[in-house]
Amino acid sequence: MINLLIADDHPLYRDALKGALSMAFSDLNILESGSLNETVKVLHEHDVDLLLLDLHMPGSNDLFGLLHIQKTFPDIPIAVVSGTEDASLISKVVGVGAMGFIPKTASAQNISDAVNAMLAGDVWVPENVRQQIEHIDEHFSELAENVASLTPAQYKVLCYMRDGLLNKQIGYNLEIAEATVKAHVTAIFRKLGINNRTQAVLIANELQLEPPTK
Amino acid sequence: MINLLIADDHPLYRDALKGALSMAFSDLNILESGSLNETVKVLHEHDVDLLLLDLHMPGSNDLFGLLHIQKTFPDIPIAVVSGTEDASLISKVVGVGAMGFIPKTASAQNISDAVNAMLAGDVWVPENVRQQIEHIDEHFSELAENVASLTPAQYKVLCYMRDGLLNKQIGYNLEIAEATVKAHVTAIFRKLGINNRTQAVLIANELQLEPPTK
DNA sequence: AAGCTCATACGACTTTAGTCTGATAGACCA
DNA sequence: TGGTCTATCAGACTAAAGTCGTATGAGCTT
Repeated sequence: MINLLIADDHPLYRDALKGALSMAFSDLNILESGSLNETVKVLHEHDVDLLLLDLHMPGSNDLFGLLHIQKTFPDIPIAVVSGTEDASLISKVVGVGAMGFIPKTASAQNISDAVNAMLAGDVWVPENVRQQIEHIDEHFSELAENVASLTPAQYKVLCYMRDGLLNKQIGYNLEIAEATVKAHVTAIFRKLGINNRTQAVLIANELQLEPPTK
Repeated sequence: MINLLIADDHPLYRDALKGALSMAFSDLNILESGSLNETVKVLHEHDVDLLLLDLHMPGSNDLFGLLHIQKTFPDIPIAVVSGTEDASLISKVVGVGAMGFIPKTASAQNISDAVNAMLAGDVWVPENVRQQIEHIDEHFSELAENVASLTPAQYKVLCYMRDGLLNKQIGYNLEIAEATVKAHVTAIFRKLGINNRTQAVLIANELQLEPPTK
C-alpha cells in the first residue's frame, strides 16, 4: 500500500487529482491537506511515500514552504504541482531538490506517469520543457541550500523579518526574548553570508515567486 | 513632424520596430536609446511626442524606471513595450499611468494602430487582453503613486536601499553626508506610510517584476 | 521685491540593530 | 556517559538606523 499526500488549498483540484490517480493505481492510499501547517501535521502522523505539493498554499510562502518541508522530512520525495509552466520556475523547483514538477494542465496519463517515475526514484518534468531546463540556476540552488540550513527557529525569525517586523516584535510573537531573536538573526546572517537585515529580506523575497500584492 | 523615441536595450528589435513604423508613418522622426540614463538624456535634449519604453533595460528597475521617467517628464505619453503578455503586468503598467502596452509579438499593423491611438491621446492595449484588465489593481496603483511622489534624491536613496546598502555607503555613492541620507530615508518612510527600512525594501521590490536572480 | 513652498543638506540626539562573551538546559547520538 | 547541537537568555558594547530642528537656496506667486 502506497501512501500519497495531496497538499493543495483548492479542494476541487484535489478531488480531480485524487480521481485521476485512483483510476491509475489500485494500491493507493490518498491523504489530503489544505495548508502548510496541515501538511506538516499529516506528514508527522503518517508514513508518506510521495507528496504532491502546491506552491501557492496558505502559509506556504512558495519556495520557502518547499524548503521547510524538505528540511523537516528529508526522506520524503516531493513533487511540486503548480499552475504555471514557466521553465525558469521549474528549473528553480528542481534545483531546490524537488523530485519533479507537475503542471496543473497535465493529462491524467501524464500525471500517473509522473507519479510512477517519482515513486521509482526518478526525477520527472513535463515532456515539453525537458530540454529547456538542462541548465539549473547555480546561484539559486546555492541560495536555497543556505536557507535550507537554517534551524526551525531561525526560519521563523526570517519569516517575520520578511514582514518588516522589529526584533522586539518578533520576540513578542514567538514568545522569546529580544536577545534570543538577535542571536538568531546573527546566525542567519552567518549562514546566508550577509551582514544586515535588508539583504536577508531580499534573499527571503527571492524565494517568493509572486510579489505579495495581496 | 512627430518625434518618437524607441528605448530598448536590444538593437535588433529596435531596428525592427523602426522599420515597421517608418513603413506606416511618413512624418516620423525616430530617436533611439539603449538604457535608462540614455533615455532620460534624449528626453531632455529633444521634444518627444511619444516614448516606446522597454521595461527590462539596464538601470531601469522595471516599473521603477517607468515611474521615474513619468515623474521627470509628466507630459510625455509612454507606451510600454514588453515580451510578456501577462494580463496582471499589463494592468499594473496601465494602472501606473502608461498610455498603452505593446507586446513584442504584436504585428506591424497592430503596432502602428497602437501608435496612432496613443498619439491621439487614447490608451491602447492589445485586443486579446482588453477584457481581462477592466479591473486595475487598487493597492498597486496607490503604491505607485506614493513612490512617484518621491523627489529625485529620495528616489535614488530608495534604489540604493533596495540593494542592501548601509546609509553610510549610500552617502558615499551619492557624495552627500550620512545625515542627509537619513533625512531622505525618514521622508521616504513618511511618503510610503511605513516606519522602517525593511518595509521600504519590500515595497521597492514589489515594483520589480523579475526577482534579481543574479 | 517680498513672501511662499519645497528640495536638499546637515548636526545632535534617541532608538534599534548587531556582536561578543558566557551561561543553562534539553535533544540526540555514539 | 560524554559530546555535539540547538534553543534560550543576560549584559555590555559598537554601529547603524531613525527623529528632530534648522538652515540654505531654487523656483514660484502676488
